[in-house]
Amino acid sequence: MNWDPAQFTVDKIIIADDHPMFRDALRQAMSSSHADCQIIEAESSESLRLQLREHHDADLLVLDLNMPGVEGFSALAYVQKKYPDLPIIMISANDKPETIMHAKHFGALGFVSKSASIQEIRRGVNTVLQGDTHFPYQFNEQLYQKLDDTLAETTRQVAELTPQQLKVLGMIKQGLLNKQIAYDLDISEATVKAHVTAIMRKLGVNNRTQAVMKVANIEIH
Amino acid sequence: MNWDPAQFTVDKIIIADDHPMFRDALRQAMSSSHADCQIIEAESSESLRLQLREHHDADLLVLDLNMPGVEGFSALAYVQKKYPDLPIIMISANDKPETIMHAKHFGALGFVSKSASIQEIRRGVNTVLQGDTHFPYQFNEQLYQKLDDTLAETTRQVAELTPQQLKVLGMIKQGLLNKQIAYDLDISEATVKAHVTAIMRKLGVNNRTQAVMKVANIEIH
DNA sequence: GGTCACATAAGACCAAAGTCTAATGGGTCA
DNA sequence: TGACCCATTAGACTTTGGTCTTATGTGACC
Repeated sequence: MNWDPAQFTVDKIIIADDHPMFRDALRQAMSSSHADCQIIEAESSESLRLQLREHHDADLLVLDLNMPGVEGFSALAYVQKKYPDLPIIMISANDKPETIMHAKHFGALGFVSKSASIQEIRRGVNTVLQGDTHFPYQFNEQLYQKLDDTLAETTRQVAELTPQQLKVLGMIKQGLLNKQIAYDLDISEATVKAHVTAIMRKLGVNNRTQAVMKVANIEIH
Repeated sequence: MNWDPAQFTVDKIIIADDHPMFRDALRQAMSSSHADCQIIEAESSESLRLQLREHHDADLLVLDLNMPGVEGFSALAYVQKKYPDLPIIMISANDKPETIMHAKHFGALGFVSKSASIQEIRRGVNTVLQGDTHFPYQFNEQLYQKLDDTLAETTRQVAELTPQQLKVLGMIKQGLLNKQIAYDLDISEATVKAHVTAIMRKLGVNNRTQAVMKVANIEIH
């Protein structure tokens, strides 16, 4: 590494991670290259919110993905919206390409896996501190963009269903027959069939089995 | 804590975790209470296998769940079978009750979440080193036993399918018609129907939609 | 040589799924 | 008052799904 830490000053870094051991390790790693840097710790999204209010002048936020109290990327989205100028680097044990892509799209300037070595993590942090972005080079965005697009499309399609159609779709997922659905909703089987046809048309599928697989992992509200 | 580390000697501990930072932190935590203890590190299931061959006399294995190269609990099952006398404590970022229960059932003597404080982790490790078991007290085994049972039952049922039936089930999941399946497998539709009937009988469902939902999140090999 | 599991298949039959057309009524919005 | 969306339904029709019975061939295992 031909990079010199003295080239720029770092006054304050916030580390948000619910694993005390990881926070400790990261603090040590950071203070060895930035001796006079103040390190703020947050162990939950709530404490992160409080710390940010006090330390909105920080140079960097190191954010863990799986913090309790936040569903997925909502913490990232929240911080990004409220403090647009605060650089964020995400650190996560989950380094699937989808995750990295999401981090990128939600405005993180960098991403490092927790599986990375201390040197790699430090390099990623320093790169972002210098104003650059830092993502694992192995991952092919185009490739996973498509996967993500299909999920997004499905979500859009489901959103186009009418309330009654959603109900019916939910019951199809339970393996109910049209007849049973009709009885439970107190409507005729003909109506159920009409709904099913409409559902399949909107989802772009040809039968209920395909419909079920398409929304298998989507919550029907 | 009214517990005295000098009460027993600890010569050798193996730490298996793919996060270098966590390994460092844990090593530090351990060496502070067991100064003369040798700490062996493994960063993958492969290196764990090698280290175990050399250090099968270790006093404890601290095992991370999400190591690359092992699907879920296979590493735990492997070690447990090959070295039945080696105490194992699991450490994981995923501390869902199901996970804890699995660890317990696969023979781990303890479980601590990575979200726990260093003191808690150290206490868990020491408890297991003393020959006791250590699991989070909050978790209600009976409650999650049931959830787990249904998943385990499904897995058992899928395991009873013949190779050809597995193929057919996989194609059903793709929403193919019996006719299409017959064409693709170059068999008659009657045969496909026979397979489908057998599949549904073994899975304990009444139609293909229910079958699909039942195995929606199971990989069909 | 006999048993067993598996894959294959035909034919008959009934139930369920899905399409199309046409029609009614309620609600909202301009 | 229309235009429009949504929910509802009937009737006729075709296709698909699923059961049951019966039957053949093959390879493994003892």
